[in-house]
Amino acid sequence: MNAPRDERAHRILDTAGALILRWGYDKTSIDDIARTAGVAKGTVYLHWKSRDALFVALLRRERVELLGEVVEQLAGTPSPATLPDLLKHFALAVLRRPLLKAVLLRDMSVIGKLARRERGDEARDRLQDGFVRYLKELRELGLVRADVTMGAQASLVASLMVGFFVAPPMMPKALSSSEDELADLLADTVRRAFDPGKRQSKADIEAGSRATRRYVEDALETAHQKLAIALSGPQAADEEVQR
Amino acid sequence: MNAPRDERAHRILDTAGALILRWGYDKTSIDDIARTAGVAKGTVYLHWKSRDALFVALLRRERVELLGEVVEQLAGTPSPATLPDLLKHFALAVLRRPLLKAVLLRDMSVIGKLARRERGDEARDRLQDGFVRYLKELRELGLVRADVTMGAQASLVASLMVGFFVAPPMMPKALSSSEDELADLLADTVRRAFDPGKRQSKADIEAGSRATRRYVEDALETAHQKLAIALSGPQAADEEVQR
DNA sequence: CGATGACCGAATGAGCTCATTTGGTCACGA
DNA sequence: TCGTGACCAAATGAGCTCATTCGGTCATCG
Repeated sequence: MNAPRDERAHRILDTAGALILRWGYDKTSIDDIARTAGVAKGTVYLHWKSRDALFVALLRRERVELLGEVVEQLAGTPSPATLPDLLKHFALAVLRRPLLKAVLLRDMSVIGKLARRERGDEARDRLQDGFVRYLKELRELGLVRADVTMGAQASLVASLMVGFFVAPPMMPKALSSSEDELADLLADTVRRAFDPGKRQSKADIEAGSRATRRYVEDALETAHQKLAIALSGPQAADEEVQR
Repeated sequence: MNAPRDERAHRILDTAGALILRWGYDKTSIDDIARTAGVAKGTVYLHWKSRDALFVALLRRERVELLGEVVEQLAGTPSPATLPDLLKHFALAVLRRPLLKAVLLRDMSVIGKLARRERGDEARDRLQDGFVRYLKELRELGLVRADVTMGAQASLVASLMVGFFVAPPMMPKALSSSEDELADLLADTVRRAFDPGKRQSKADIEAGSRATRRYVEDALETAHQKLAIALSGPQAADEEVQR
């Protein structure tokens, strides 16, 4: 809508992200953010009705960027998009976004007391719901083995993703490997773990590729809408009802 | 050596484990433990020279029990022992030992301030060293693919194990699957991820089985020695030097 | 001589004070 | 009309007190 206003909103989010990463959420005050962004404190409240709302907007923007990057990576290659590709690019994209990573891992030193809020990440729930639907499609297409329950498969994927972020810092230096190599191995592992054993038709592979892209693009679309609401002004919560 | 003395030591460790699990390490005093175990506080100091030493002994006992269980499981079947079998039984065994699990996951609500001690788990380092040697054997036997670096493979295993414990509590209830099913899938995943592609001779498989058993048995043996030291009396630290 | 519990200094933590900071508002001015 | 920063009530946290609890010791007892 309003270009300079949006530019300002993003500038505020930029500095908020930088400050929170450096000092942690608890130690970053609205005034710090406002002054560093070159605006007065009151101005921040022309965009968001509370500190938490600002943080929500910041996370939503990161999510849009993350999903956008994944969509881009999946589109960048002519070969069909697969689940392992998706997970690999997702993992690497998260790694490049420390704030999202901190939220994902509930890193108290960054997100402070927000780490233990009862109400878990609503966005993650949506992503997980979509993933289960997507996984179902792949199973029905014969691209993923169906002789294991979906719950176990979803848990396995979650384990691998969580482990991917948690385990490396715990490894001795002599054993640490590059992120890219580990991401490739992660993808290969999922490919093998979910391999149905049967041959797959080109048509089914293409359908799977479309499902993969649709899953991420839908998630991106939702993330976009959520972000737009969070950037629409201090009354954002009102629009939130219609989802 | 001394039967009634050892029996008492174990009784003290039993109650210590129960109390720490219920109230957390920080809130469990030596006096609590002593009274609940039916001895006087001074008696505890006839066994260990400090509170921490008692805790170390407790953990070492748990480790012996854990490894013993894994050895037993691997011995219980006539088929050759494989890496996936090992990981599966290890994972399930840890799950059955809340204290070890809490240490592994650095659960502050259980192990309290010990969670952030700089000096990481010495036992885990030993286990990891042994694992790398074991993994090397498997690769040389052609039982595990060698077209990926060992570091990446070790990280993958670590990721899977960590994820196995961390991820399930984060899953929505509708998706949660049984521990056994997930452990089986974990084992199958590692089997596929490490499959070298080439046929393996019966002799090599047998050699791998021996390597698997030897790895766990060696770890158990070391754990036993460490436990014996921790149970030998308040001067335990002196004997610790020779390692 | 092994076991005890009274005893000690140190650590803990609950409760309080009070100056500072913070989230959020709003009258004012550009 | 939009942006500002002075302003306010509430929250925070540093500093302190002080009773309690704790880890660890040791003279004493059975």
